[in-house]
Amino acid sequence: MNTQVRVRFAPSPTGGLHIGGVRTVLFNYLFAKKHKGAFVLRIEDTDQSRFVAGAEEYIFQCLAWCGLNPDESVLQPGEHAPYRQSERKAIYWQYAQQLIAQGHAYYAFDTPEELGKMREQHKSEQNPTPQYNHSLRKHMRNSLTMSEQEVAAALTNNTPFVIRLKVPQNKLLALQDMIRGEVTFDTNLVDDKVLLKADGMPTYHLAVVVDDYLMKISHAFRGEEWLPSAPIHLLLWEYLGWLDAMPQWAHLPLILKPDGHGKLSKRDGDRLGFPVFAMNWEDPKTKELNKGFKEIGFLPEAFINMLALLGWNDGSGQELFSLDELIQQFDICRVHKGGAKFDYEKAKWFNHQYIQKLEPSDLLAAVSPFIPSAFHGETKLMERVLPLIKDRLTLLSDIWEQSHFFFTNPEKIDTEAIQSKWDEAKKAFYVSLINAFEQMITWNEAAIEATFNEVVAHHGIKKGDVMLPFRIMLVGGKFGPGVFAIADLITKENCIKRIQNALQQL
RNA sequence: GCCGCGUUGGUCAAUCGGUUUAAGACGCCACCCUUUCACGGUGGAAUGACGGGUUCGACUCCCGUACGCGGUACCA
Repeated sequence: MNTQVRVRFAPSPTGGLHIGGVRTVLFNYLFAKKHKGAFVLRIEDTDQSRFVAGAEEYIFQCLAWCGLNPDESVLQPGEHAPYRQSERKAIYWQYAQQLIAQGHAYYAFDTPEELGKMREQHKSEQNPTPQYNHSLRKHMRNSLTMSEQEVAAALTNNTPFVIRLKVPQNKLLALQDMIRGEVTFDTNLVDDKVLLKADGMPTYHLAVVVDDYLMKISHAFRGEEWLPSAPIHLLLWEYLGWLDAMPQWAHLPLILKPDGHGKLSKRDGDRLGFPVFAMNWEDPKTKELNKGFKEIGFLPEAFINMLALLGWNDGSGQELFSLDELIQQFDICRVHKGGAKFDYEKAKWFNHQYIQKLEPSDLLAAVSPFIPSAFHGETKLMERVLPLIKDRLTLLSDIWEQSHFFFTNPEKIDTEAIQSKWDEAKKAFYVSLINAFEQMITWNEAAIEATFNEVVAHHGIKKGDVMLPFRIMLVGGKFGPGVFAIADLITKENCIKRIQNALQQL
């Protein structure tokens, strides 16, 4: 029995890190931390044909951004190194041999073409995808149907082969799932899965069992899509003689697309306009760029909080949790069975909440990557601007849209909105306003409004009629915080300049 | 096709057989606040797939049906 809690996340480095993956990491991480255990990151790179340059480094970067760093990994090897499966090739071979010796696995020499032919031949309406199973294996080229000599000869001739699991007949297998309870499978319905591929690499099935055992994994969490292959793993744990050490399983529900059904894919993100990867991912081959939550303006804490609540809650109604609170409250048994549709609106709400909670200095730091570099020197001004526009930020990247007019004169002003009610009286008002502003010694919000009021009174004009044009002159349109606060921050000179500018255009 | 897993409002969801006329949040709508737009506040519409059981009592347990999803690769 494993006494120490050890969990693992085992991504295959083939592309961007999907939010479903991040949530699996998160649940692993929370469980490990809650039980003072270890969180292991194992790289599942057994399919060389799918190798993607940079994908492994990218995964580490994503985890670091999320604040979910592993305790053991290729970067921080523990006593169970190596942590890359491609480097553990010899280990799998050894266990595959053991299985063969025990009669629980066999060599199969069928070529891909022969396999295709078999499937074609046995295909029917009742059985559209024939499986290499207990009955069909009798008709294939494998060490069960060949003589010992034939097998030996094939092996010495370097005939390509795979090693398959010999799945027993008429057995009922039961899996105790921490989320779903007991799940049972009939072995007659499971096929003789390939354990070791022709290139000598293990498939997921062999690798996951061997590594979970060797790395002393106590609890194994993975996506629901793995549930159908659980009987293979159960069989392997039994045949390898490790049943006592088998981890406790939990199959996590899927994250579904917001519209329709089915699991969320990066296509949905493109289609509906939101990211599905934690960080930007550019495919080195296709050069296709997929947006990440980080780059689109999410705070990692908000991102994590949002994911934690997708399929889990503590029953109290609380929605905002710090990482420490999540560790404290997390309970894998309270994870839902059913999949959850991803809701980008709710995700943004979380981000808005977290932005509001940020300390001014942290907000400034968080927002700076989204400010044009030409304005990076203006931190003093930005410090004064931030409190004014903070509550209008949903994404960190909203910053410039909400604040550019504090730093630079509006390029275009919405003259149309003014034009319809424009007349000589108003024009005269603004000319006086400029004069009055020029006389001002102390320039601050209250003083500006007082002066504004005086000129309004003098002209016998309605304040409401000149407020909106004033705003548009200063910021370019019908948006932004209080006009007098804006006038204050942009300085007297700029304020006057902008009014003059607008007057010329009207 | 077969196997597995699911199914409370548009979405996330509470309820673990009875203090529920089924919480709360997002979104939506209305109003208030705001001489802009947001934020905020108040209120509102909106939910147990269907059919059978079991039980004094079912959203909650069981069975069936429907629907959805996942799997069915020398991919993970």
